[in-house]
Amino acid sequence: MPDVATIEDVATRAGVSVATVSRALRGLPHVSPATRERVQRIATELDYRPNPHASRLAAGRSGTIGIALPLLNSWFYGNVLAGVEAVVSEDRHDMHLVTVGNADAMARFVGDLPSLSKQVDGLVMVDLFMLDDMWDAMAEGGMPIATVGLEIGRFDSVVIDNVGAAHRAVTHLAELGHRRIAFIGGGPGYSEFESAEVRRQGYRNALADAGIEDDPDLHVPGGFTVDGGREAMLHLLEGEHPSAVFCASDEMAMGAMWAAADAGLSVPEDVSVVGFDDQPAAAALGLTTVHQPVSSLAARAAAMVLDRVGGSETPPRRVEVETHLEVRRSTARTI
Amino acid sequence: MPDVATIEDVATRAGVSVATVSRALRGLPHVSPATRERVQRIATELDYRPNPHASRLAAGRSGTIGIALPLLNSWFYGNVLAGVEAVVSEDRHDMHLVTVGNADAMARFVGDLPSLSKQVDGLVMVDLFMLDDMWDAMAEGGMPIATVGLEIGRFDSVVIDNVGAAHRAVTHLAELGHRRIAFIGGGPGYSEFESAEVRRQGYRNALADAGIEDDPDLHVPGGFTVDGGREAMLHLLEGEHPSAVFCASDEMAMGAMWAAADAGLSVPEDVSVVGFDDQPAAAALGLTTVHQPVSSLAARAAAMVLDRVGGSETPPRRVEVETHLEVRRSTARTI
DNA sequence: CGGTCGACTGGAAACGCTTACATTCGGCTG
DNA sequence: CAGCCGAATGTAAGCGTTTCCAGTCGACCG
Repeated sequence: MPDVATIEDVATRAGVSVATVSRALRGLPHVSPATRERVQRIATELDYRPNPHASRLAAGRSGTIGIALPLLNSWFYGNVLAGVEAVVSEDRHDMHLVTVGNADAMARFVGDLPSLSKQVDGLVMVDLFMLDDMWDAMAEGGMPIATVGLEIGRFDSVVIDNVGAAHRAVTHLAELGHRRIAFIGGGPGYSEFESAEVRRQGYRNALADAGIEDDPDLHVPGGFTVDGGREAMLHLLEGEHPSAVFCASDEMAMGAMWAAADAGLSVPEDVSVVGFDDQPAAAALGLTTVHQPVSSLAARAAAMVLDRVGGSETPPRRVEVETHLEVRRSTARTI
Repeated sequence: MPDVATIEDVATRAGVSVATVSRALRGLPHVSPATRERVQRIATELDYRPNPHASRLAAGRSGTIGIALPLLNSWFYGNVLAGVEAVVSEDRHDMHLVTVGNADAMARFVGDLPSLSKQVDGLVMVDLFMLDDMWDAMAEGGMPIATVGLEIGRFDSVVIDNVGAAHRAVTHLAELGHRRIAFIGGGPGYSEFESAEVRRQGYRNALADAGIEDDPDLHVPGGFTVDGGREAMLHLLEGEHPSAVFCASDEMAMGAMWAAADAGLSVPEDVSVVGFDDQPAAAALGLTTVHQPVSSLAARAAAMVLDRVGGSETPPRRVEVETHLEVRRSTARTI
């Protein structure tokens, strides 16, 4: 473990003070070109790297952006991560990852907030459902925050029109003549993300607009996983099965298709299926689904955080990005 | 932004020195039970949180584990992340995420290594293909490192038998009577991860063992994405199409199935498809594939890093975890 | 009962940087 | 040419911990 060069070493070697080195290396004014060039050269020679902890302690900023989300092993959050990563690393910031997957973790997260706020300059939060007083706690720190998925008035947020998108999807089914349309959504448990609820609202609205009665038996939790979707569909198939299913995620839709196949039903002849997200696998499967540009959505949020970290002081912004229904082979006119 | 309490505040209020507070709060010896209890109470009252940068600067450790991987938006890496996260957060460490997705990023990564080594106590590296001198650079820092996917002798590594697994998969196809078996693998470009190569080796071995001639025209790059797999398959279907395809990932297999369907071929009647990974979607699709326990694999690696961070000094360990072929509906006897 | 030993505790020096403030110095103004 | 100004540079005070070292003090040994 070779002892690494400190700013002092560079200063000595360059025959200047540490203050000058600091200014020279960070591109601050009040350094003559000649000095700056010399300091830079020597820093390179010595392979000097500023100690990040020392900088952060002294300067009070961390140069890192935090990202908090419920899970990592899903297509959606993977893409969120990718989107955030792209802009954050572009801006030469580091990423601090924290997952908040259950109520315990959530409590810890909120409890650790004061500590977190020292470690990151800004935070992007994805789909984290919190109680109001938790949001108060978040706001209190004064740290730049952007939310994606959830719309929290006092923070920057980038969202999609979940209600509208779901409405569109279900209306598509209704227009194909379907009257018995099921909904596979969130829950049970902590996985009951808010997004499932708003999508369900869109589903309800669409049913109402189409003059279809909302049958509570056709609402089934799917936990946003393939397996959950499969279970949900199996459950739906126990009784008189629906002619169409709207799922709050592609994963669940895939599970539903799986269950249908197992039950000897073919898609879309016997049952139409609609998903949500439009991950690449959906295209491969021919799944009709709501397309949302996940990565760019997350990237927007990250950009907003960085913007504020950079000093911008605008009032909270709300960005809504467009979605559209991608119609494929999994939906067809009912017979 | 309310000024937060420092260790000094706690010390003053408790009528002891900062040294004692530090010892008391961290559970070190040489603090009387009474004092410790009082300090803890006061710290809680003041909602005191140690400034992480100050601790790290003074103590020289960071309490965070780094994870470096090529991408974020794939099932595989998402699950790697989840696996690492689970054990890292269990051990109350933070996570520092860095993605190294192309040659530029790789160069920067290696260049920033000295800096990184101050920010993390240990590192888990996934599938990062590096030149030898880069590995030398990594080793030089003396930081605990575990690799997953790649086997680097001087580091802890957790791997699967890629060659064997691929052999098994292709042998399965051969046993079903297939003679014209294609391979969809990595590349072109940086996505040519090492894992594609070793799997190709297993493919070659299996062909040889089955007495099948290896036809270079049947090797096609698929870039480890659904779209890439689709392109690859479309390419394969241009000529006399193969009766079976072995893909180095499930994503590519899904792309291949998609292309087959588009071309009016049915799976497995006209063409058998085998994937690699066994993500949930594979089960939904009935895709025959090599199962590997991704999360636990990654978790093992993280545990090894933490082990070393904790002071363990064993020689480099190598863990090989089992895989198996999950036979489903996408493969059938050739006609 | 003097001395020794250990458990507690405090003092203060790092840790490596940023930055407010002071200083120097050459060139300009009047 | 005295005086002033601003650019370049240096000085040093933090930033909030950890940790080495040295005291203090009561208990216990011989």
